[in-house]
Amino acid sequence: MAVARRAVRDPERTQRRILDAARRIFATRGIDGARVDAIAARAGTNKRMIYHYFGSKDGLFRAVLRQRLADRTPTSTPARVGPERLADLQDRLASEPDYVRLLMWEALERGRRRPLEEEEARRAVLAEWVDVVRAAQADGDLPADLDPAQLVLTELGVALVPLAFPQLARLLTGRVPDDPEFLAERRTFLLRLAAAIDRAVPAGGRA
Amino acid sequence: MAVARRAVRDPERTQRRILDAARRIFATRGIDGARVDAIAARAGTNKRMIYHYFGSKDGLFRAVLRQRLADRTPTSTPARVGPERLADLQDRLASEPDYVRLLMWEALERGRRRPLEEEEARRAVLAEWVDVVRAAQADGDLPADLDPAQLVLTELGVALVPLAFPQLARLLTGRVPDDPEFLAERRTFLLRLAAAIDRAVPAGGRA
DNA sequence: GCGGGAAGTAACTATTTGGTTACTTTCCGG
DNA sequence: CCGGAAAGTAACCAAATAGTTACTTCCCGC
Repeated sequence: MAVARRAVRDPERTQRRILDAARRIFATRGIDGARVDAIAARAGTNKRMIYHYFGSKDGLFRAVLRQRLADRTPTSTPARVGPERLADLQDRLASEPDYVRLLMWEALERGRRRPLEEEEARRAVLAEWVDVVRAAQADGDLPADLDPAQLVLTELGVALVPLAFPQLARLLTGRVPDDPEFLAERRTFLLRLAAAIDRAVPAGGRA
Repeated sequence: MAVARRAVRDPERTQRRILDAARRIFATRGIDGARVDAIAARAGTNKRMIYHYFGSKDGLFRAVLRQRLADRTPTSTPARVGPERLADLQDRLASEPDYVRLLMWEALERGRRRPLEEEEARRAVLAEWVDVVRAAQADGDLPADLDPAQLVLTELGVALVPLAFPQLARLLTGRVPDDPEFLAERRTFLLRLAAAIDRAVPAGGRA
């Protein structure tokens, strides 16, 4: 009986539920398409609480971006090199569909808005990734004539395209990126592509 | 004096102006963010005319997609192979910023909507591109172990990323893709990347 | 055990916004 | 040259929606 009847008056839980609901709805509908009432309903709370905790629809959107794009994002453990790096990156991205869509909404709806949410933290994560690539180039595991930052951007793009542009994936392959078979096929492709890039290292690699 | 006072009552011009205004506004704001009145104002006409010619906001959006994504798109003359193909594709995409954004809005706002606007025409364009790649593979100009459709999707993605995700480009390189210097730098990178991929062809090429 | 503030609710509003109605003006084929 | 249809306009409307006001309920430090 003393099992702490966790129900009424739990501000943290309420905030969490609002953020979860907002993430899903913003990811599917975007900031303009999302309805504050719908978010409140999905969170099982009242619209007023959203304004209580986040001030405005935009404030809520920023909070979602902060929570989703900064911490524990698919790109926050990217420090991978080796032939499976592209395939693994795709799988990580595919496992968090909200992430890609939020990234797109951020690009479209807050385009020139500067600074970004959690700009410094995100920059740091990417910079670390660039460092790993640079080190791999020094070791002869990646072509050294390719600018490392551009290479990171490119490999992100390679893993991202089908998820960001499912129409194109479907027009080209007849399958949609949700389809496990699509992902499996592309995984094979990405393994070979990574191998091809690595193979392009001019001189002999390490040892 | 007989120079045909082209002003009042010119339905074609009106439709064209509406479409132009709509393309720009939809590209920047998306379907939910766009205001029908704003489009009418920018077109120098009345909101009623939009409904007269296009039936609804959604109908107008579809018309824009049809006009923009089907004909004379940057991807409609892609049948290029060779070391400059990636750099040229990027330049073509960069010269039509509306195109990339409309592609993103299409992905986000009409996601599972099937069929796409002008689906068959677009599929045909891409299929032709895939054929060109397949032929290049047969000639030994491109690695033959890479699925051609996946390769086309990938190269599109490579050229698209910085334009679609300018935040990431900025976080990684400190520059924004509008910046001519960014494009120049990435052009160099893309030339080398294409060369690296080509170089990965296992056996000796043609001749 | 009480009082003040935070958590929560519900009903309201001011505005915005797709979409329409009702009307006038121009064009052009017969 | 005229009559009907298309082009164009302006004022209007109902629904939706972000944000508030005004209120009640609960928690917890003192």
